[in-house]
Amino acid sequence: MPRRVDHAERRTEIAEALVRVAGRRGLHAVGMRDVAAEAGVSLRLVQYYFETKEKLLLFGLEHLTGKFGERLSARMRAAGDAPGPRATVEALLTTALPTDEESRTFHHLYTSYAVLAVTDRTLAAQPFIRNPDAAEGAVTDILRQAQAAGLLQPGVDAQLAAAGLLAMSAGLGTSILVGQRTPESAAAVLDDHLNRVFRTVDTDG
Amino acid sequence: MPRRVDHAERRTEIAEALVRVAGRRGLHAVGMRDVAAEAGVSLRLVQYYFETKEKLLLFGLEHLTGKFGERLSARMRAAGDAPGPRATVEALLTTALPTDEESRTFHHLYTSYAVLAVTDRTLAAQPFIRNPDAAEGAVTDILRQAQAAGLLQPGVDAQLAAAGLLAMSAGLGTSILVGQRTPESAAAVLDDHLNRVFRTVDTDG
DNA sequence: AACATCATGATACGTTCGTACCACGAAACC
DNA sequence: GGTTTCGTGGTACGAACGTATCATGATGTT
Repeated sequence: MPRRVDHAERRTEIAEALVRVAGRRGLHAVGMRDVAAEAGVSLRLVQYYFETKEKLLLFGLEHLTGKFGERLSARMRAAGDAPGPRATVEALLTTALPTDEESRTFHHLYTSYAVLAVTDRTLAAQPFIRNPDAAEGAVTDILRQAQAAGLLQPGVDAQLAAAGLLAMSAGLGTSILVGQRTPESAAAVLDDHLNRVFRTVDTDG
Repeated sequence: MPRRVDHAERRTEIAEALVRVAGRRGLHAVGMRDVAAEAGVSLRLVQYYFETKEKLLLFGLEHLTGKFGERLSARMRAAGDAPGPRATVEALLTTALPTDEESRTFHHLYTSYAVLAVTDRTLAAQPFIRNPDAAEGAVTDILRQAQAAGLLQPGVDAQLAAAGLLAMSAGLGTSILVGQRTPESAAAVLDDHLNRVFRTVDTDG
């Protein structure tokens, strides 16, 4: 045989090529040949590592969400040192906004997959549809802890507030994506809303 | 010639067929032949009334947003009789949620078009991308009036609050669409948020 | 050294899609 | 009443796409 090649690594490379080209031209416009060209391999190789296009797309989605999850937890870790729960939540939510090219691509493709999931039961069964629930649980926990520490405005329901925050963040992300809104104004909207959930910090002591 | 036929009406019929079939199978999966079959006409006719597929899609988008705008203003008018600004805003936002089949289709296709608009400059230039700004202006106005009447919580910025409300509503809509959330829980989240914007009505006097 | 197997290339096949072409009947207009 | 124009049908064409097939070199294994 030829030198044994790392299949997992190769599949990752191809999946990243898929994400790149789909980010540029749209998921609907990407074919096997485009992915092959972007990855610098032959069409046959894409077929070899992913037998069918559906499997390629599925793996591409896994890769996309995996990469984004890493990015998100990295930012959370970085922001989780000093500051309070508000900074943590804010870091989480602004990371989810399409500010740079990477997060733009993520939002774009994630939304594309979501749309496909409406009519494709295989995609609908994919965990990426369940993952936001995990994020919602995480935010709810943070809010609950903050509430126990007396950091929230009175009368806030942690779970409802968490769901609202994530939904707003997602909606703002789409607005940015289609050019309706700048990342700065979206951040301002988010910040304003956080002021209505968190007790305003008195910086003057 | 044969009997002169109402072009506008015919185009509307075909556009509605497009919306129906795209709502069922997804916008990405719909072809000219599918639209023709759904409308009960020949492929040639679809070509005749819309020379190209792009024009058909564009007109379909116009029709979609037009119909939804009518539905929305109808609900606003119905809800605009007795109650205060909160009821008006709530009616506007819950109308935007994909609760019944019609609004589900609207959300589904609207999001599909939005995704396409990311990579298609013709679609990106379409007014449907600007319309939300109009909605935002309307909500902002209502909130400003409510604020002048002392109906809002203190410290609320009308414009930021309006943007946040619409973004949240859109995000919740997507959640419902992909089955992450029930319409009821989405409405609860929205209601909770409105309680943080509007002064709570004292029903007991 | 022989052989089985893995990795890769080139290319062909069948389908589908958007569009174009050709044809023809029917009504409006001069 | 002839002719032009509108509406409609059928069908063909070229491209692209996903997939399958055939071929072959390289490398482990025995």
